[in-house]
Amino acid sequence: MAAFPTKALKRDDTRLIIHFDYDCFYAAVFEKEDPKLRYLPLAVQQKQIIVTCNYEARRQGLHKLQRVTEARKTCPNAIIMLGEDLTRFRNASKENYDFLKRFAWSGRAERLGFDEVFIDVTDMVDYNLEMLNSHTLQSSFFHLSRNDPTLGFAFDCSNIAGDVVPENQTVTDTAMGQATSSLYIRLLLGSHLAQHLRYQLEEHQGYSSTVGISTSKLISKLVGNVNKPKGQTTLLPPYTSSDHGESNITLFLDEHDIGKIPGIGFKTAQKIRGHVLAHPAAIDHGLVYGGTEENVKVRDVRLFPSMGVEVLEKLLGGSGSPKDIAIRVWSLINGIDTSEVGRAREVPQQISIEDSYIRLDAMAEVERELKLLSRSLLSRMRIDLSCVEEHEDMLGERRGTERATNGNRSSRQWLAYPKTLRLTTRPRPARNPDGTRSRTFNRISRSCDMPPLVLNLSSSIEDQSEVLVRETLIPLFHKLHPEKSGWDLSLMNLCAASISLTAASSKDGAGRDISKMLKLQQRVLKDWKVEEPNAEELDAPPVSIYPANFGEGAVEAVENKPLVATKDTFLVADSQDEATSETYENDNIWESDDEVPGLGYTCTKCGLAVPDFAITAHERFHDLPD
DNA sequence: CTGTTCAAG
DNA sequence: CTTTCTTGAACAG
Repeated sequence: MAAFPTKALKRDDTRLIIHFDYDCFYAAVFEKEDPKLRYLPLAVQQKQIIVTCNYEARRQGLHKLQRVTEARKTCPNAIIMLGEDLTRFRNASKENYDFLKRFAWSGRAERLGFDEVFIDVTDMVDYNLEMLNSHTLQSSFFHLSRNDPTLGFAFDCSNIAGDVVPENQTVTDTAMGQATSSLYIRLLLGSHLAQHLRYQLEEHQGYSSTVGISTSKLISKLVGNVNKPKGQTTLLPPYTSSDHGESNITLFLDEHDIGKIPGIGFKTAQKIRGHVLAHPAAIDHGLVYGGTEENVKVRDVRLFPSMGVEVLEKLLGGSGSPKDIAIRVWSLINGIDTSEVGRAREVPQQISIEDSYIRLDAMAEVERELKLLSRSLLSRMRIDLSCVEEHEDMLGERRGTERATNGNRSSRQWLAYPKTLRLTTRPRPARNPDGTRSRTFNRISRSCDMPPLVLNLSSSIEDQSEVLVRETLIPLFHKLHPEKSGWDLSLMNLCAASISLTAASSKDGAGRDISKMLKLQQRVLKDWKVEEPNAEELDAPPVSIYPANFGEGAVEAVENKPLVATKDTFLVADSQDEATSETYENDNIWESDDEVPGLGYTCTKCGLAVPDFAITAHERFHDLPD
């Protein structure tokens, strides 16, 4: 047959992926808004539960997904903020994501939920690997740009930044990994980049994070969890087993509960547990603590007799399950995750809002709630799917969708629009007279075409939602619940789906992104004025390889044209050769040649003094095409 | 295409 | 497998 596990289980460790997890994100958003909250026990509430809390609150006994009543009892002085409106979290998440994405050459930055980001930094690490000067590892320079060799930071390349797993691996073991492949040094470079990004995120955005560094999304994410707040962890090589011992991937993964592996959800984990335990199931503690934990670890599954793709196919395959579920799960168990870090998505594929209810059984209530939900949905559609269109050059332009009010020089325009409107409810299981409890907590939905009226940007959301509820949502609701009464809903969800791009989006969306990038880059570059380049200091601000006014000249040029900073940019500055040298002497950037090793080199092409760590980059700069 | 299920935080 | 509020992928029909 076709299933050959060996083929799917080939490791590929040529990538380098960093996983970010903002520390207790919802709480951090409130803390940033009001820094007084920083050192107080702070929790965020949605309905009846604490969805997250800061570390001070955790110290005092609070935890995630705790009942509010219980939390109040445990910690009466805790400050509890209402977090049902996700707007502030969504905005903060987007800002952080944009900030991090800006660093990624590959553009591969993927958001997972509001508080996690994967970045594929393979190209950045590979480039910096080439740039390394093996004679001056302690005073290395990490390049954050291919075009602008002044952009980057100093670091000590003789040690990994942050924590590692396994903690007590001997130097010889690590050195052997280094000797056999470039994996160790690439992880090392990744760890320093991760540390830099982590510090930048905290300094510029005000969010601390926890990161993991490895060669796949799977391992990066899992290894990050090892040192929780404000930490970073790198999984050390070897990543393959040998005569000397087991792969660190296997050693690390084997200790995890099978259900903790990202990609193996509750249902899949239960099926696997049932197989390994040989008895049907074991309902994990539905209540609080103290339940009998039936722990099935990855190792138990991996080493279970005859376990493999075929057994998993029998167990997990069949109707309704993904086609390649067995191979995927078996790969994950063996530490292999080939999934790529996704590229940024222009606009979301769907926008949905929902609310849950203690009791919702009357049509009048439903109508009122639908009105509220549709208002939020329409508002979010405008925020996320439309943008302000400046049109100084409107003369002679044809624009069918244009709704500019007279006298306005700018108006809103749709970048994308939803084709479908979906209403979802979750009926509370009907209580049967004979006491049998129906246990279906499932959602049901009906959908229809999105009425075009919602695209009219000049009519008010109020008016639109009123019409939408009356003409569309009420009929949709009756389609879901034909009975006039007898139902009781615990939830309603409204979703704008099948969102597709308009013609305006590709042109304008790109323009918006670029102008945003310019602003961010300018902001950051200002902070990166040439300062004391102390290479010993690990977290020193990025340092120019050029003397002061040369560097500033370069920065100015880059500010004007950051995305096309090539040789020309520097040739302008280069023409001030003499002034450059003078300033260099006078400003006394580097105290003496002794203190900074590597000032001895003067470029034969431009006569510039270049420190060791920058020689390769400087030569490459001369090699740049015109 | 519509509606459901699973997984993620 | 539930609390909350979302988003995305994939499947059946």
